[in-house]
Amino acid sequence: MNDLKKDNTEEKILNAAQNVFIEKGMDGARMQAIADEAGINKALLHYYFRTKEKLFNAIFTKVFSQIFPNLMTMVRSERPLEEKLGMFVETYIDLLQKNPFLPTFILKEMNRNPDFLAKIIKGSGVNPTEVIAMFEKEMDAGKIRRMDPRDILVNILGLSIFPIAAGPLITIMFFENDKAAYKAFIERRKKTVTEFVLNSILIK
Amino acid sequence: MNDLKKDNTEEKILNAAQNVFIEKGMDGARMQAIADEAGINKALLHYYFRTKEKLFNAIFTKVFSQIFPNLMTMVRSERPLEEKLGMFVETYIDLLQKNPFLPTFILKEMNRNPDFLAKIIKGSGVNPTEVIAMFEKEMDAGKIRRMDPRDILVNILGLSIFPIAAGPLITIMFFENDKAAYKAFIERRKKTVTEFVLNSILIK
DNA sequence: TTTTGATTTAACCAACTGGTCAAAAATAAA
DNA sequence: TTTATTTTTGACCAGTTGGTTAAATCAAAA
Repeated sequence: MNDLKKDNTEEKILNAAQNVFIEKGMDGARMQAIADEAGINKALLHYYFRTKEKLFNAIFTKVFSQIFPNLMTMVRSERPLEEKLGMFVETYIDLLQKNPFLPTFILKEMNRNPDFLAKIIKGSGVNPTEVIAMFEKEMDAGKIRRMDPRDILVNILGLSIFPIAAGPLITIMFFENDKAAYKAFIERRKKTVTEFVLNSILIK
Repeated sequence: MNDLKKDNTEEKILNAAQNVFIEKGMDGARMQAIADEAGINKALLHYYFRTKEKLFNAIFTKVFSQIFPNLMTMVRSERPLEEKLGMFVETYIDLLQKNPFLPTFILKEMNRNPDFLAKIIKGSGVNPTEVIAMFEKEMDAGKIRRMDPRDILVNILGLSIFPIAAGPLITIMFFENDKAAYKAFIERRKKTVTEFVLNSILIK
């Protein structure tokens, strides 16, 4: 068995599947479309990943675990809160801007199959304790006002994710379908979201 | 033609279709499932709405135009900003809590077919000018800090919608899959989201 | 009662979809 | 080279899906 060729085909499949699944979702994706995008035969697709479900699970797990841990490392840094938040928001919005279908994909599929989501989360060892502890430390230090740290995290995520997920709506309602204007709007939010959050939680 | 019977069947279909489409989305929904839920024959379903697409468009239009205008009336009231915002957030989160699949449904489908979304928005005459004008008036009056009013609106929507759309994730990560705890969390947010926003935009 | 038109149904169909299989091609081992 | 193993392919299949049709049922008008 040629490892190089095998790895190559498998990688081509994973890339193709990721593209198709993220855009169309589990129900909308077609095995034939994935095979086409990978430039291979449909039978070969089934040779590598026996079923659509197995392939989908592989992709969902991959995508999901690519996003969260990377951002955790940022939280762990020793920078002041303002900087950490700024970096997080900027990196995150940037990532989503480059993958505009990612938010709806994850949101839709986590609602379609919450059990599988639970399995992944438990398996990946990702838990938000660290982030929560960080916010609590800042509260103890009197730097930010007292509130449920979970609200802070959810708020940051909502402020970053929603504007991308609702991109088409915003583009039409606010910018008369001018995509460049929408893009600039999102670009600005890399700064304004941080300001908005800090303005709300910081004690002056 | 018996109007009563016709209306009744059509209404049964619309209700059933709304349930199925909102939960499964366009791709995941099955005409047979809709017929079953409506308690009728599949042929009858096609008799009332010739194609799946026509039925879906009817539902999407209906759902979409049910949500936005209702909330506009709230904005038009002469109450102070704090009250208006409080009412809006509370009503909106409450609506979403009762229809947890609504956010992902609309987000997913608006991304699947942005052209149709544009058509609906143009048709419904809904535009956010009024809300933007309202925020600008408050800025002129020195009540809230100067910023892009579109950001304020998007932020409020994101803070309200995202926690419902990401319900499964939050339930697992923050509440060890305890649905009641998640529900209480969302309940609390009816107040805390308003506080969070006011804290950020109000000039003290 | 008969007739007319709308409503409802069971049976059916063609296209699509995920998945299989046996054989061919390519690669590695002997 | 020959043999064994893995990778790739084209043809195929069974189940599903959206949609059709002709006939049956029903309600109201004549």
